[in-house]
Formats: sequence, C-alpha cells, structure tokens
Amino acid sequence: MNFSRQLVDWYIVNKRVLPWRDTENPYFIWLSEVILQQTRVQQGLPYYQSFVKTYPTVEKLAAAPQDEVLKLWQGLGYYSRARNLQAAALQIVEDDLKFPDNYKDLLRLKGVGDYTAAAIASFAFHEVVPVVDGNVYRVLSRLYGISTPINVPAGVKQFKELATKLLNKKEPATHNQAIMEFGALQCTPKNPDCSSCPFKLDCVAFQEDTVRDLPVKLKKAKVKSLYHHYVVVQTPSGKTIMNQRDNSNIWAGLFEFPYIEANGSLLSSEVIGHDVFKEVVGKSRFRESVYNQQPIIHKLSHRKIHAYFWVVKVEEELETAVLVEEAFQKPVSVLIERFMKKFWQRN
DNA sequence: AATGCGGGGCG
DNA sequence: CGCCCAGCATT
Repeated sequence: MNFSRQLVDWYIVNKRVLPWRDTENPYFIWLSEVILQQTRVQQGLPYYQSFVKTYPTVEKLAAAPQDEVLKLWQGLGYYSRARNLQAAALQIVEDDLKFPDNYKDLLRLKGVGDYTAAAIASFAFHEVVPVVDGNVYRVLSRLYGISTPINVPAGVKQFKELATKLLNKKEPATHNQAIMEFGALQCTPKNPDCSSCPFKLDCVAFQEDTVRDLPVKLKKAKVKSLYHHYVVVQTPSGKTIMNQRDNSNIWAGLFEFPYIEANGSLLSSEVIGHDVFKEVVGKSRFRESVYNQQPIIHKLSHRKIHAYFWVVKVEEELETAVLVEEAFQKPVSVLIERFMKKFWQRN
C-alpha cells in the first residue's frame, strides 16, 4: 500500500485550517511548534495569535523584556518554554540573524529538541526528516501493531526508523503535517473512528482488535511518600538498638533502627509519646534530640522516604542493645548506612 | 534511565 | 480520577 499517498489524500480532505499552515516563515513555524509542545491546538491557538501580533519578527522577540514574554505566556504552562524561546531568539539574533535552516542547526536552539527541529526543518525548508510526536507514535503503533513501549530508547529508535521509511521524500512537509493531523482527528487516543478509517484493512491493531491497547507506554510507578522517624538509641556504654526487617517487604532481612511511621514531620512530644519509642526506651530516663531538622530524602523506584533520625541518650543500659562496632557489621539499607557513617564518623 | 515541568479536556 | 496533549532539559 502507498501509505503516504493515502495519508495525504485523507489530509487534503480533512485538515483543519490553522494559521501556521499558511506560512513557510520559519520564525512563525517555530513559534507555533514551541507553543504546541504538549499542548492541544485549541489551547495554543490564541497564544500563537498574540505572539505573532506582539512579536512579528524574531528581533522583536529577542528585544522584548523577559517579564513581558512570560506575561504573554501566562496560563499556558511549562514556562521554561517561554524562557527558552527568548534565549533562542537571542541566539539567532546574535548569530547575524540567520535563522537556522536545517535539522542539525535547529537542534542547537534552546528548547528545540528532536521533534521541533524536524517539524521546522520539514515545514519551512522541506528537509526530508520525519516528525515523531505523540500522534505519530499512536498512528504507527496501531497501523503496524507495534507494542514496543514508546517511552523507552528502543521504542523511540524503532518508531523513528519506521517514520523515516514511510516518509514521502518528495513532500516531507505535507506528509508530516498529514500524519499528525490524522492522529489528532481520526486515530485519536480514545474512541478512534476506525469504521471510517482509510487504513482499516491494513491496520494491524484494527484487524487484531488491539487498538485500545496501543500505543504501549510504560507508566512510571507513582511514587508514594513515606515518613520514617528513626529512633537511634545511645546507651551509657555506647550501644545502640537495631531491628531486623521481616522478609515480606522492601529491605527484607536488612537491619535498621526502630522507627515510627508518620504522615509528616513530628514534634518531639509526639515521638516520645509513641508506642514504638516507649517500647525501645522502656523505663529509662533519656534525653532526645532530632539529628536532622530537615528530612533526608531517600528515593526508591516507587517510594520517597522522608527520614528523620531522633538521637536518644538513655541513662540505663538496654537489654537488646549492641555495640556500634557490631551494628556496622550488620546488613543495612543505603539510607541507614549513610546515616551511620555520618553520625559515627566511620568509613 | 528518570524526573520535573502546567494547564486543560475527555471518558 | 487517570490519561493525554505537535516535548525538552537536566541529572
């Protein structure tokens, strides 16, 4: 099948009228592409209009006060885009006002990555480079039934290679516009209109009924915050208390200081009043102080632990305490290891 | 390889 | 509520 030909045919009939499609001015195209990064057309449209109107040339943008640019960007989100936009405008103006006219040089601009460089290079300069944005991942993964995750390097590579192969070398600009528009209007994330799709006979996902499963995207495990208040005992003879974790969860079998699990920071009165603390210290007199006022942040793949270490000097020896030297022999987590080394000054 | 960075629309 | 949107920079 001649994919590109059919795609462009579809595009000619179905495309929306959008202002940045009526120009080959690289500056305008660049503006539109940056505005549309992770942003829907409908949301970006008014911002594009006001930027073009306020800064009709790259020199005007370069000369504008940063606050003014940010003000104009207000409400659009991802504000580093606005700062990078202006930084790049300055780059261009200082570079003798020669707007970069190819993919490789465009990539040097602040805020211009692989997608945006390819978009400007093809739309404004007809360079033969494929755009690979969220739409393209979706369209290609479905059409070819590719389940490689789109957000891992292997997937990025695979889809870019496929997009390169499919790209219409004579009309890269129209082809690139068309495939994105197709993803935005027809091959949508939810409820794509497969019944009227010109590719339904060739679409692997449609034939195999996996449209709703594609593209595959690795979801980052959402990180849960935990607050651990560790009780670090010091007996008169310099011993401390450590417990071994059970085998059913993280850090299984490793040793650690007894700790209170809380929903945030604690007052020392709350620590002292807690059952875990009472259990550890027993009836002995004590003086407590927090080692770190600010939590030590320890990140795991799916946990973010806010650790507070409470140092508790007790006046009596405790049954289960061990010498610090012995404590250092025990297997512990990196979090505990780092604290111990700092606190007891061992290497 | 992971994370932070926004605001809005949709099912 | 979770997902996604014409992604990029930084670590």
